[in-house]
Amino acid sequence: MDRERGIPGLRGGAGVGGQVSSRSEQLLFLTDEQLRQGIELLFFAYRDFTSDPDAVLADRGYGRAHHRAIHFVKRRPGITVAGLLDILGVTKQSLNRVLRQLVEDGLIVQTTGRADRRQRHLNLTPTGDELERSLSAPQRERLRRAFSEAGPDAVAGFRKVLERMIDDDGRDAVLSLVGREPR
Amino acid sequence: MDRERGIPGLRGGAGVGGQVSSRSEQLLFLTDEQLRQGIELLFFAYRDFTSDPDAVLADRGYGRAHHRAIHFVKRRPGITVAGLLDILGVTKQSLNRVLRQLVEDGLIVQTTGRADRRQRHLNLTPTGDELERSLSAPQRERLRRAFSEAGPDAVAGFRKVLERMIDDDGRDAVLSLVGREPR
DNA sequence: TTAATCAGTCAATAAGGCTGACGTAAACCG
DNA sequence: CGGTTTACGTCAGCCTTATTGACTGATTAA
Repeated sequence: MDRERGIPGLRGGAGVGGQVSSRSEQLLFLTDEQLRQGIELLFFAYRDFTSDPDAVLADRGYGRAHHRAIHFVKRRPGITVAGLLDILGVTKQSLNRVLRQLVEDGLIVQTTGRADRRQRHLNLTPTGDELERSLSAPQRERLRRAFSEAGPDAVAGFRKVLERMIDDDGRDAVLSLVGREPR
Repeated sequence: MDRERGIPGLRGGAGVGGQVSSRSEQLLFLTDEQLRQGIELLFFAYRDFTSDPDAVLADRGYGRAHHRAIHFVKRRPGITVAGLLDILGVTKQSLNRVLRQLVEDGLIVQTTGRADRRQRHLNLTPTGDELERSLSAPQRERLRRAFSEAGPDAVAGFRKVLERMIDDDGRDAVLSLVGREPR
């Protein structure tokens, strides 16, 4: 399952060239054209970024929904179904179908909550952990290369912009989850 | 609502000691935890980013597929169907369904190629251009705010990392399309 | 005891991908 | 010229992931 590479027949656009950081050029920096470039860069980078695990998933008959569930169960071991629902922002019917498969396939275990027995706490089995690793490995490798080629300052900027792109009213929660200090 | 921290004190980008970007610090910078934070930041930022136009689209009974088609027709006026197919990386059946709707609804016009009469050149009508603007406006506004809050250097880093995340064998084509100078 | 919450399920619907098979017009080429 | 390839369009069928709405069962909270 992969997307075609390359865009044949497209000649270069009017390049804008180097990086700008002088005071007077700050305004110029935010032209519609600059913003549009950002939009497209995001589109293509994210597309390639998500194509990595898709191949792994396809082999096992899973989709991105499974990936997301596995990722956040790995990230927050013992998370409840409602908690996962909250993070993923999908309906419980959608999540449930995915979860059921993963439980049946022995990748996730559900344990009844001790304090609140209505809850089901989710955890990865060793097999689930293994799949998680094989899903995230290519993404981590892609990021590792991009980060190391771009350099630490670029990475700091990358994160800073991404953080500011998140909805105001969800940012702190996300940053806590991610493990960054909310401002 | 709060748990493990990331690696503390890593806010400024280059680690504890100022602007150094020595080899040893670069390695420290790229722990699995750091990479995982990057993965999640991307996930959440992109999710919010794409949620903007979704509301606009839903009103008109369109989906993201329509958005992508409109975006790239706007970007490359007169693009052929095959060219669009290449950029989007979908099958022609998928694209065609979307394109047919947009043509029927008067947002896109197809004109037979003059040099090659097999080709159909795609262009936005004024109505189509209007929709494109209302789709991209919230995204541009989100980016504009994020960029201006993060500052020019952060933006430069943001773009640098995104560029390096794109597949090697598609990067130059993408950067040409986007309007950046391929390195 | 009653109400609210958490989890799970059934059913129907939709968007948007996919493959495969065809058809037509036009261009390319030996 | 005639055969092959290209560009576009379309029919039919399938799959995954998402939606809404209605409902059950267990458990907790008021």
